[in-house]
Amino acid sequence: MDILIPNPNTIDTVQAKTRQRLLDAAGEVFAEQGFHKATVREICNRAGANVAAINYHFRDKQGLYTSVLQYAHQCSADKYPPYNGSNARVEEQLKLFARSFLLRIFDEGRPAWHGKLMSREMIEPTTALDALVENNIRPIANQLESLVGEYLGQGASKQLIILCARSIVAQCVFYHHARPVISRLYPNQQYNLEEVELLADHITRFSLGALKEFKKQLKAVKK
Amino acid sequence: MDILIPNPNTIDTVQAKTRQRLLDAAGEVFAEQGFHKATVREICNRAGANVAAINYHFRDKQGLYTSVLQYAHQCSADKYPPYNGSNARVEEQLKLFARSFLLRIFDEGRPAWHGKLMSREMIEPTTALDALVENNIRPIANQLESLVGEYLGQGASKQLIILCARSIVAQCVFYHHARPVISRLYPNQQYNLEEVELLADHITRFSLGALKEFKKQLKAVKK
DNA sequence: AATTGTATAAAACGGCTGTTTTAATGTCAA
DNA sequence: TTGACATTAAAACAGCCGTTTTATACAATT
Repeated sequence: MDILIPNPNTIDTVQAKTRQRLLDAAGEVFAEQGFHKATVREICNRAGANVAAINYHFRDKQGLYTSVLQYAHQCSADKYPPYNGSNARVEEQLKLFARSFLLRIFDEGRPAWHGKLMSREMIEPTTALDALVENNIRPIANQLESLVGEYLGQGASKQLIILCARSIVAQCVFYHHARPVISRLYPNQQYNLEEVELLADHITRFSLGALKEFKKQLKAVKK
Repeated sequence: MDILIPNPNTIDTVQAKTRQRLLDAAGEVFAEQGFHKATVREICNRAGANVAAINYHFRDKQGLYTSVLQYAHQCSADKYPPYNGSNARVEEQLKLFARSFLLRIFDEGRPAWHGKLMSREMIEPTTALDALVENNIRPIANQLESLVGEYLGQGASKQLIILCARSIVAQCVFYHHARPVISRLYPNQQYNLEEVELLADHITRFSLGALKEFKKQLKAVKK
């Protein structure tokens, strides 16, 4: 057996990054295999860590998964902030919202875990989903709802606002969750940046058209 | 035991009974738990069969899953034949389309397996998906697109029609694929027949409002 | 220099999994 | 009845799983 004498310059970094390497490796494996099929041994193997590392750093496999889910969401949110146009007009903000959503979905890099992990949560929700919804998704939902509410004006009921917000989000996530079907129905469908721009534009126009009509009806009722 | 049907091949009948119970039980469990979390012991338990029954009738767990997928597809196709409201107005047909879609999604019975199993195919597509898209999904997509095209009129490009059709379908399937998140965001959300009616009504109004706006813009361009 | 706390390593532990083996049961044909 | 065959049942198997235990090495503190 070799007893490697570690370089004192790298000891701190190696130790400090074991947790991080586990998160990265687990993100890969969980996204590829799903929670139950993924094994702690494979995760530790890819991370170059001992089998006990997961239990030491994350209590258990479930704890690791929860952390990975939040980590992936954080990566995604960091790379694609919801939007930064709080001063812009509602129409502009809606388009920023859609584009940000689509960019997240079409990303091929590390945040791609986020999409796959979320899809798996939709099919087999774990306890990790509860925290994710409260900490990450609800703020975004509230943001969109207040945006829709602002556009529709005072006459709009809370229920109508919620339904419209859902209709908007639905168009965005559709391209993620139905991608295998879309690819088969329309083989020419591209997934590049230009396409994101085109889709964001359509979703915005479609949704604003719908909202405009609702607003008109609300005005008619008011009179 | 009564044998009402004078089938001379009683061996096959008895075999088919256990086989059938296994398919039903496995459909439940696979849909609830997913392939890996589901255990053959629980399936056999629900089916009132011995643990070895799966290996006897379906070779192994994977063979059972494949059979369940085909069986669930058959059930869904039987219960929800392709709708035909070709005589109604476009607005009415759109609402019929949305309601039909939502009813399938909110179905708690046997066809619910189909939806959940389909969701798994979205994450890890198998060869079964190709046939499913061509035989079942493409006809529905074409139907909706011709509906949208009819409403928008001659000026609408093929691309615009496709995008609008997707926006409509997206709103329907959203309630299927994002249900775990919706349930957590809005715990009061119901999933009964009245709710289906309400949602179908909203989706129709939202989409028609959007289409109306597109139509108006198309007219303006034409002038 | 001794102690404490943190991080990693190797090995083993129960437990559960899918599957197989072996035996028993029931059914039909000769 | 007898023999052959299909099906069910009980038990055991081998393997993998997540987790724990135990021991060691290192860093910082006293």
